[in-house]
Amino acid sequence: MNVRSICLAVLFCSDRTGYDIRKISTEGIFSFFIEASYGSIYPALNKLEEEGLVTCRHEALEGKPARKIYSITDDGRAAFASELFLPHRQDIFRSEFLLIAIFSRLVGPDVISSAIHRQIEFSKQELDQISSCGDSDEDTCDGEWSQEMTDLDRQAAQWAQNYGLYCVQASIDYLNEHGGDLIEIARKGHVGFNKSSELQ
Amino acid sequence: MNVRSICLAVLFCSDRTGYDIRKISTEGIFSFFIEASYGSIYPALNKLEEEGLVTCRHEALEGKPARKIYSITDDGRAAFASELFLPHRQDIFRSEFLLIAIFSRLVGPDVISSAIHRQIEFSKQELDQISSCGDSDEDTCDGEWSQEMTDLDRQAAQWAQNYGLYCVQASIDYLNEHGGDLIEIARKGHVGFNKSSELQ
DNA sequence: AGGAGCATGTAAGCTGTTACATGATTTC
DNA sequence: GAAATCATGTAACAGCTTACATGCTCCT
Repeated sequence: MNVRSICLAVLFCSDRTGYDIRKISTEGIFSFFIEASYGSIYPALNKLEEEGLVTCRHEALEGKPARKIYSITDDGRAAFASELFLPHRQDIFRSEFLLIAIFSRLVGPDVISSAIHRQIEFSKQELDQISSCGDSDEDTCDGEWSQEMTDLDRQAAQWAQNYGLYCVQASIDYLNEHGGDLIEIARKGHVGFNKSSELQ
Repeated sequence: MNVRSICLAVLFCSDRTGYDIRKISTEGIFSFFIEASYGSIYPALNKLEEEGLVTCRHEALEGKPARKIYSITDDGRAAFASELFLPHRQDIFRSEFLLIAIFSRLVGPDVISSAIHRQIEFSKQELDQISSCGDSDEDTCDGEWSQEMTDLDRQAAQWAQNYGLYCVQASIDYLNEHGGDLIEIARKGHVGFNKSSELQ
């Protein structure tokens, strides 16, 4: 998964500006694939245009800033599809929280406790984010995607959302049920390296 | 989380070679934080040595290849600890599988079906990997970590493992229970872009 | 004899981020 | 009038991967 693919994926669903793509890839369901910044999206779109996988039309509506709206071409669709047919790679999961958890004894019960709360907060935010993506037409694969099929596409997107929701909820459940145990471990073993003075 | 921190984290637990660190960060619990390759670990260790955060001793046992065993210094411990005290960042989750899921209609039921199986396979592998890390002394925070406390450290590591196990199991459950629905969506909506001929 | 695993390292290059630079419009 | 949001882009740099290069030991 790279910025290229995410651009094609978003454009597969409907025409977009670079700004849109960045927003969708950061806030929408597509944030499960990559989070791209402007610095990578704009150059990627230019390259994609050179290669004929997307086209671009300038739109200068009055009362709006000028924008460049990109559309995917047939070649682009084919290129994207052929990527999807390849066996997919394993999910990537990275957690700073778990690193702190492992070093519970070192950081002590207070730090662990606030880390757990922070982690639960993050998870709840994610829950909100996942449920809300798809609420507005802007965030989903609606738009120009062959009219009669949008309902099934929405169902697929919904399925993916539910998968995300289910996994995040599981993590919250574990944290709520067993967070206390970790704080207890930290309490029993805390032996110094007290950095409270350096906390800010 | 960068390679630097992961080196310090591993060395905090016990003395290691660059080779060890790479293995632990790829296969052990530490793979939840980053997966580093030799090309990043060796230069990182050199830099850390320059900065006095780790020291290195050469060991040339006969009947063994020469190895450079790194140890963390007090400065290194302090540097690592102060990182742990900082508010942690949100977990990162990236899934190619979910991208395919969203485009179910495009790839069709067969591809989705095998993607789901692949995903379940990956998750089971992860389950094995998580349960097995800590079996051998090599993979955990044992070693020189202040003897009388290793039990609590093990408990913290165990807690983190259980967290991982719980989340991965949730994902498998969802896949088993609802995978069929997605295949059904793909079946109903499949409309071409059939790349089976290109699948080889 | 060959393969797997142990062990270290470098160089080229890819990919992406951060920070900057700019400016219009909309909302409070 | 300030702040947020829309909108596009570049340049420097960070960070990591891949591929290469080397060589030893242990097991079968």
